[in-house]
Amino acid sequence: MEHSNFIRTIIEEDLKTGKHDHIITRFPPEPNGFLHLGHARSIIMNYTLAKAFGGTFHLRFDDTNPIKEDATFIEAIKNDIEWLGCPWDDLLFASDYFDTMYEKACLLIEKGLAYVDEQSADVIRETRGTLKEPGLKSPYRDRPNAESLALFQAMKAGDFKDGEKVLRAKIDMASPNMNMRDPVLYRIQHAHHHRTKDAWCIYPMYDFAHPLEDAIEGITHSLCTLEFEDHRPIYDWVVRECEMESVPRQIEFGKLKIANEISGKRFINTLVADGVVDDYADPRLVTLSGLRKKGVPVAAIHRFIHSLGLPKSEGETSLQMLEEEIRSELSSAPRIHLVKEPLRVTITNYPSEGEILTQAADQDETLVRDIPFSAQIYIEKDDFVLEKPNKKWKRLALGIEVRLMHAYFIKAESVVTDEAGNIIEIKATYDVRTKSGTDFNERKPNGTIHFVDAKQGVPVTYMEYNPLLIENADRSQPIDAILNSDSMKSYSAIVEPAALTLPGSYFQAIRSSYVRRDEANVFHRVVALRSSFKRS
RNA sequence: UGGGCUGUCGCCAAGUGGUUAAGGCAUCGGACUUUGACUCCGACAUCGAUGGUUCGAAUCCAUCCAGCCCAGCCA
Repeated sequence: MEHSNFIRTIIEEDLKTGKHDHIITRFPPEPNGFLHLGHARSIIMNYTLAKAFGGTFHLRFDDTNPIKEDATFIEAIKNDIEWLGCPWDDLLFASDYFDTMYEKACLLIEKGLAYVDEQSADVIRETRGTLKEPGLKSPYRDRPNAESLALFQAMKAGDFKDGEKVLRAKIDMASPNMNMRDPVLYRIQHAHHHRTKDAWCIYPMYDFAHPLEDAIEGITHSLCTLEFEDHRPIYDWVVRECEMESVPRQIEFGKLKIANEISGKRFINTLVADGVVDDYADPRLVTLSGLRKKGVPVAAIHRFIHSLGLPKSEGETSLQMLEEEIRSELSSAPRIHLVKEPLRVTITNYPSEGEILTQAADQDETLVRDIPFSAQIYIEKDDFVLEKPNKKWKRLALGIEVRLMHAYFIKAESVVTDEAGNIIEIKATYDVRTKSGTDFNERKPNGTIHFVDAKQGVPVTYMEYNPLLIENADRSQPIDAILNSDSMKSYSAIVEPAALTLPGSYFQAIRSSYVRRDEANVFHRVVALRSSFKRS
């Protein structure tokens, strides 16, 4: 359900008052990393807000720092956004505006609002002042505009080395807002840019570039996260002083953080380096590529994001909310029998031929599947215990009768063990009168379990994913101490034949989980079924 | 007395002067059940604190407390 949100309200107001008649939003990733669930809020909100009002949505790469960025991220990011179902109307690059930005910088110099500073980075930092004390003015602050302009041109021409000079805005070294203390606008970086190649050796800083990018594109509402609130004054200053025709409005919202999940770049890099996860697309990560690999349906992500709205507060959202949306999204998936850790059951009084049981899907009567059945079947190891532990136990035990879903009642009579004493087979008997669909009601079985025919069942791999971190992990601890050793488990399993022929790739493995079948017929657990079963 | 922002149930989150303070997740009971699923019933907050304004406040004012962000030539 779509929450009303304050940004939507602002947009509606701007449309009503005629401030705008066409909304343009944008998602401005820096091509230096992978997208995760947190980004999904920004992407989806920017996209849906624009589309809700017939507006335009831009994907703009904020590629203003060549030494940190790489073209390889661009395709990955585009891929993730496409997968998310938020197609952009225009694909743009900040680097395409470098000429305009340079001209605007010159304009600021000519207006006496920017100057070339020759102090080192260290000195600039030291003279910026502290949170409580004002900064010191640079000795170069009041040099003639013409001199700054000539120097800036020389910077562009490549006459200086990295760090020798910067262009600074001339605002207020005593401002309580650190961002207004003559922020650096341009720095020298003799670096190869993935798009502009070697055309430039000076690159604009975020505070200068971003507002210009927005204004150039005619962005009406520029959404960003809360930590940029302090930057709004400089954002507005740049748009105003650069005399931009279009005046975008920056609006900040709270980041989406997922409790107990890892999305930090550094942390993930460490995990990759340590071999804990394969890469950014590991199904245990909340990166978009990881979620995609696990099989999380996009619609579930959209519902999750919309259910949270667009708050100004920053909390930690439980992943359980996403999981609930996944279950609800997948609730009508075809059901299949998947037996994890199979345990053989021989039905001693069942005829040797076997039979085919035909079963219509619960959700769709037209979807009929054949379920083979014979005297040799498999059930899950966890569905059998020697002695029924309590009266709530609704599975198989010696002397106990259960229903095999879609088949017959069976009663466990004895077990076969190996030399080590492990149970390797159950001997059971069945009652022909209890066949599924006969409305047999002389006695109640001790619950219902699922099975797969031994001969016609197909061995497959079943992958189970769990949180990467232990519960309430203390991030200050060494990684080894907070890692969940069971975060990824591979099980041998056996599925009914229909599980490989049914259309689609999402299924509900009865009594277990929603699964995604991949091209290699590996079954991935997308999310476990809910369970009110209490072990105690 | 540096600046900016936030504070409604364990976790999200509606609510903007008159409601029994929505809803979801989680939890706890119970019904139903050829999935311990689904579904359905039921339980579960006086709104960071304290004062004030008002017939009436989570919503207005004041003070206080707590948390987050800012001193990159990162974004």
